[in-house]
Amino acid sequence: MKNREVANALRELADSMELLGEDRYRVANYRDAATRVEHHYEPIEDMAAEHRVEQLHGVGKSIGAKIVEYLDTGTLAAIEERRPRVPEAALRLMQVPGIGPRRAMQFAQELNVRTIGDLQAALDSGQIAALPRLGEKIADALRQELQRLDARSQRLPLAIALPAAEEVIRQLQACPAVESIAPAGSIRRWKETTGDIDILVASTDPLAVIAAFTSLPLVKRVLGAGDTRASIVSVADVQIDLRVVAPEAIGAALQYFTGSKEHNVALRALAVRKGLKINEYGVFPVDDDSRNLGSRTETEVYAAVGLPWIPPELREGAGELVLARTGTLPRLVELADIRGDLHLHTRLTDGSSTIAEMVAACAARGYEYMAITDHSQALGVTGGLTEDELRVEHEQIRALQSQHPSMRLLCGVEVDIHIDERLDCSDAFLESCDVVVASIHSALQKPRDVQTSRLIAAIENPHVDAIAHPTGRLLGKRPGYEIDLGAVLDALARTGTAIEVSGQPQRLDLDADGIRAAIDRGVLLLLNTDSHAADQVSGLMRYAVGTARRGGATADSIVNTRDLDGLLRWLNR
DNA sequence: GCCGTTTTCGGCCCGACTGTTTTCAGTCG
Repeated sequence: MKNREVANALRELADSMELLGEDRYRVANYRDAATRVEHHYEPIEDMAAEHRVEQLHGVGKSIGAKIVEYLDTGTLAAIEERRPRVPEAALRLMQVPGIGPRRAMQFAQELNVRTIGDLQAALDSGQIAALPRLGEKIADALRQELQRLDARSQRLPLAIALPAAEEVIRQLQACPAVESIAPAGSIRRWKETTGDIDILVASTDPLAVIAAFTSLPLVKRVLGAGDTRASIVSVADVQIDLRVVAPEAIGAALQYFTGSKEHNVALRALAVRKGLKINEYGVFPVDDDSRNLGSRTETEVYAAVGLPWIPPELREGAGELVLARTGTLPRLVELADIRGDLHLHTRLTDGSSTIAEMVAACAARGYEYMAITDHSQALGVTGGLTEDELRVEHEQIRALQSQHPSMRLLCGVEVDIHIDERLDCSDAFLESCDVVVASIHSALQKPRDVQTSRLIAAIENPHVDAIAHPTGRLLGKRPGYEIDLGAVLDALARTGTAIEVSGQPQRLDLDADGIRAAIDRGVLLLLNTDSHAADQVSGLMRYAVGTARRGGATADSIVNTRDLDGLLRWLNR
């Protein structure tokens, strides 16, 4: 799978072109194509072999040929021919916030800055501040950015960003000038990681809101503050951007600041074709800024260009406007549709709560069913259980059933898939389980065909109900083992086995792109929390639901939206 | 360089903020 490598090559070309001052639309196009390639679930080399890289939106003849060229030769002539004119250091300097293409070239060429260390030295010696149109304040800002470069380069997992945004919102609600307040940006789209936190406020007194925001206790540093927006760095080194708009424009602002950029570009292009202009204040005829055709709600904004409201999770510029226009937007699954959780651990393995505590947490949430699925014995580090120990656990679970007449307690296991494709439990034992989720926890570095065969072997075992965290990725830590997702999905579809969407904050696995591919092939999804403590049961499911919604999942495509009878029919298929 | 519900050319989001200037360039989202 060379998607990321190809994407990086396209990005390097885009950066080089930008440094050389080439056409900005071409530059944007290379970046867009890089993102599409990176996020596509199929190996780009397979698509290239079958001459269909141009199926990707944003990839045409020229970029398509460059992708093939890179795969064949390991480089791009377009990069090589620019290399003599593009200082290596300038490419690196552009990664520093506050340094764009102009300053990067200026520092590299005029000050001979080669490294981040050189940049630090040039700042300290006053060389930067002495350049035309620069000064002490810009030098200071760059100095501060250098200090937090490492912290910033890591994107924030959603499960950290969202609670942080919710905390800021809770605190700001105490400010009387705040009429309404909501998260916007990638958090509202439930993107798995986020660069910074966007919060939107409706108010008739923006200065009071900005003042309240910039003086919150969690503020470490104010990056900027104007009449309508302010940016701060929190004590946790997270950048938080706040924007304030008039209450009558909150719909337009919410639409604008939720993005994505790609969605908004496409929406604007559609508006222009209808003789309209969209900005954060509303929808206007191109020749008449005084006639606002929609701004109070997002629904008004979309209606003004002839579209139904589009859920934020779908706003990625990946064809959602076509679905909206043709009235074929999916009715996305909602948190309330989820009737149970089939992947839960207890302190008998690596969890921290008792069986009774986990059961009580599910009951408190109003679930119709739940399954305890502790680890099988192979997973030593988690205190995995032998079949005899699992049987004892199952007896303990069944003993609790009478206390919960409205919730069915199911007995299960998370069975490990060995490197030789064997499962860690006997078929006889697996048959005695109500629920079996299978997963890979070992030999993560084995090649793609090995991992794919392991998963397919597990899928073809008639007792396995679902594959848990199918790619094994940990956000910000490791990319996951490589699999041929298409082949795995085909096996799942053939056997009626489900694929998990894990709400574990570091996993969110399967991801949205994979979910889309799964739904296309008719594969059932199973949304679980993989909770290891009772207090995770209620809070983590929303991340699984948000991820599924980004993948376009409806309740129909998810097995644990079914009632108990429907679920049992599937388990006994 | 790519795209298309006005398609084979013309358009591609555009406003806020900052610093350094006195009218604007650079960066960002």
